[in-house]
Amino acid sequence: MSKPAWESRRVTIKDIAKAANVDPSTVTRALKDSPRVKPATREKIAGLAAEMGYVPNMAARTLVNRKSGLVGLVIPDMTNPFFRDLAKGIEDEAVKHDLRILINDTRGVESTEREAVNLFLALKVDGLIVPMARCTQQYYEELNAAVPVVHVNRDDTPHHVSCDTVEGSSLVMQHLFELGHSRIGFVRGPAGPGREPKMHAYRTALEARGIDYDPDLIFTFDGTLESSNAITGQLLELDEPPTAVFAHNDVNAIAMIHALRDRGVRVPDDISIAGHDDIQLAGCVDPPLTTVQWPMYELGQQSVRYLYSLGHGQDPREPQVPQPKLVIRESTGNPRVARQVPG
Amino acid sequence: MSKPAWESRRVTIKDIAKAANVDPSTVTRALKDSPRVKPATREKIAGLAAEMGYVPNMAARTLVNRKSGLVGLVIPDMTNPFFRDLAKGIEDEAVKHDLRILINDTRGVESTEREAVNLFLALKVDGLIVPMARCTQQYYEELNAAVPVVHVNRDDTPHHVSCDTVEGSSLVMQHLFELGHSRIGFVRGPAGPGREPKMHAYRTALEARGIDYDPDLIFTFDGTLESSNAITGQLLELDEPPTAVFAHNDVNAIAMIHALRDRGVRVPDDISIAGHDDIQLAGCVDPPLTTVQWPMYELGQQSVRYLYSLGHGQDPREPQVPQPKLVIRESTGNPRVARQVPG
DNA sequence: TTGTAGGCGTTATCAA
DNA sequence: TTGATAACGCCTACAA
Repeated sequence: MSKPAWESRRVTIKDIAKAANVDPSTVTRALKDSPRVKPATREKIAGLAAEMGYVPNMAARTLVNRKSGLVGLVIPDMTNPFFRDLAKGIEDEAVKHDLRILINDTRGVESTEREAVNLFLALKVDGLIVPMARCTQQYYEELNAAVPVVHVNRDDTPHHVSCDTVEGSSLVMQHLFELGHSRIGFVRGPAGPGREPKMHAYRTALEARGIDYDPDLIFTFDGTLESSNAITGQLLELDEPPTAVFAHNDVNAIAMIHALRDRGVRVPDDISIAGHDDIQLAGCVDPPLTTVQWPMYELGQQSVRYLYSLGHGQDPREPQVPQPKLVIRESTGNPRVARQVPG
Repeated sequence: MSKPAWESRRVTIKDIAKAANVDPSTVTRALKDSPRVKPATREKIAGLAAEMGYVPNMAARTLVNRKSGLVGLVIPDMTNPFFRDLAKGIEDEAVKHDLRILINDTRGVESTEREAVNLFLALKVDGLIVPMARCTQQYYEELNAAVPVVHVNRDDTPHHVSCDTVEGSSLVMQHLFELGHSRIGFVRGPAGPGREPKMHAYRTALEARGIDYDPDLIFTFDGTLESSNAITGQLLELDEPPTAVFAHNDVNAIAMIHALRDRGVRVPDDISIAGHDDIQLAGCVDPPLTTVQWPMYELGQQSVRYLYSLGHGQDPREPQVPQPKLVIRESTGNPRVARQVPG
């Protein structure tokens, strides 16, 4: 077997220079549309470059420019539908600033997140966008000295864009209260280092109604189906199960509804379930999910703008994003028995 | 506002060399655990590097090595749950070969796919993994001269790993036949340049049973909710609607089931729906989905191995992956009225 | 309008 | 065991 074709040297500006009978520096100028080059020369070189299949070597460029025009996107779970709009917002805004996006999926593991950050650092990215990070606030504060970092959906770090993190959850709680629920379960996400705004909203809402916080009603979701199943089991074994549950996200909510049905418990007749995120499938399941719609696309756009400002020494304006919205569908309803007192 | 901290020069190998009173080349050797360096020196340098927060400059490395240790993953839609296991398989295998994965989401747009490829080319990746590409066979054949490219789930390109692409779909068709269906709808994906193995299996299965191919029963799904809705509408307006539908994938199937229910049509009582991929939620919806389970994780692993072989001039062994499996749940059943003849 | 020269950070090769 | 040197591909002064 002969040497594979791809071991052959790729064409560089020198090759083009030779072919065009000019100096490499002229090729550089021509390729970046510098005015300091004769139109005829520019066209000749452009033609040659296309013809010869020239692809610039980013490594060389990055080396001399000390930056790559790249932005690293560090996400914990790329298949969370939640991130689709985020990524779209980011990319749409990135093209406007001549920035390219590179994604690294950390699968929610802290050490992997660090590795991803280091890879991007080594790649000399112009900035990092980090939604829902695993690493500590301190880590990111220090990192911020090396490269601009903007967080999404986390508000304890130096630079972040987030919408009213508490508002969405408060809406859910209020909705459940209005339906007549008072014993409300809450499913947290994997214990992260952030401030857990949902949890905060949950407790605040409880307090405002004068309802005692009951740790038995708090569950933890790790992103897997099994986890949703387990939570459902625990929940039903309680002496006094909740009449409504505020799930961590829609995937969790959908899985719980299924697990409940498996055990003969109906939603929302026997128990109400509210989700979070409003993923594409949220309206398609049975019953359609009551959930919180989050402005991910706008958050994505804003994060790039924010990053751009940071990178250019401008004082970034406080980002403006829409408020989250409650989407009431059919997975929530009045409690079966109001204020049932045990005993 | 003073200059942001991140404009300050990062620490290089030279800085370490100076601090350790050695030559830069010694630092290089020490950092890569070369045996040709005194243990004491090695430790001293390692300590210094950690202390000073040294991050290697990949641009420089790539420049001299002419390769980056990076593999580009070009995916059409990162939020298709389908890709979760693929990516996991790829990453798990990549670490074994000291390869890092970078992802670029093309959102199913051909021009974006080309840009992604070019970015990776400029980045001097060691190889490309491209599941379900939009670009033509010819494009990839030419590209293959520049860099090793392995395709997943596409079998018309020079290098690919895929399992029995026809088998999974044949199983679905057989299952539907056995239930008594003969008028079976089929939902294609966005018309790609590939061979459409599902479509092929569909037609072959029909022929084998002596059933005429009816173009009215073929629909096209573009990935959106609206598309699933529209298909459902078209389907029901047919003079003689199908008694079963083989959906493009699970997302499509779930959305169609919902759209059918909205119109008062029950699944599987009135119509059977089979999906493809067996995503996490497939078993959680109502009714749980009959679908095809695809060995994505293994395909991911194999694609990296294949790439590695290619990059090292080895003749890649024909990759072995498990056969797809039919998962029979509750969205399929006997047709309501068997062999109803119109008129 | 174009060419010359030097350097970006790292590594491989050769010499010491 | 370590140091010196040249080179990777490109870009930016500066000179012509």
